Amino acid sequence: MRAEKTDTLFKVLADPTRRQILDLLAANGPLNVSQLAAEFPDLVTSGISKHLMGLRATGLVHAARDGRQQIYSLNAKAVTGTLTPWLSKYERYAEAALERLRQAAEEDETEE
Amino acid sequence: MRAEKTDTLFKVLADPTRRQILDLLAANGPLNVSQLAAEFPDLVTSGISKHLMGLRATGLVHAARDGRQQIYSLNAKAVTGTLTPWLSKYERYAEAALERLRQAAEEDETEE
DNA sequence: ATAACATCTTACCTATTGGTAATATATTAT
DNA sequence: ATAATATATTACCAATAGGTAAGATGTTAT
Repeated sequence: MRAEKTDTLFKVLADPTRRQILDLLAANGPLNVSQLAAEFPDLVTSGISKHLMGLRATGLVHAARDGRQQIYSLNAKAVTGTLTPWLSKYERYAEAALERLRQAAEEDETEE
Repeated sequence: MRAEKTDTLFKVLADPTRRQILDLLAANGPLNVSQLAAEFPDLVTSGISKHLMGLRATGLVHAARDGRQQIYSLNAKAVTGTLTPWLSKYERYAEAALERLRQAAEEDETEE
């Protein structure tokens, strides 16, 4: 089912390092592993590599070899394609809650 | 920093049971613990309770006592307030990527 | 007062996860 | 051919998380 995708997406997004990697790619465009690793001074490079493998496996990033470097780029659609519809349920609910408040205020205005 | 909220939100959303609880509240409105637990046949009630405590601690749900029952309701704003801005970065990126494709197609059309 | 019910808390176990260190592989430079 | 560089893989470890079972707490019914 579609829930499968949501599951793996949320799981991969649960880790702050992985989210920061995505944020870096979103902000700067494609980066190689060393450039990314430079942003995590208290993490060893192989650790970053492992996270990148996770991101690749779920299709959130794409890697292209350039000489001896791997250039990672963001696949934003893989994030939004699943998250946006999921979130819309809550957007709707929040909007409805706001509307209920408006109604209540109105009824309060006209008293009774 | 603001990252603190994002961190805890993504962490709590990482678990599928917790997400399903939120989904149930979004779809049905407020529910008590037994009603929620009924939706998870292969989970023991105290397990659900634990998840609910987690959701409460992060403000995603609110509990109100009614007799011997606790009525849980969704606080959708706690989800959208953090997730929507976070996601917008990726929406923008996806949109920009699409635009790049359009440009490329256009340049291809006029050849060169 | 006691029993039944609804929920929460605690102690405990197992599986998973994020991290490192060491090793392997691929590519470029000497 | 050999060394240096960039990244990936593997083996290992400690911390965390999700699950159950048992007991505690609060509320209504008898």
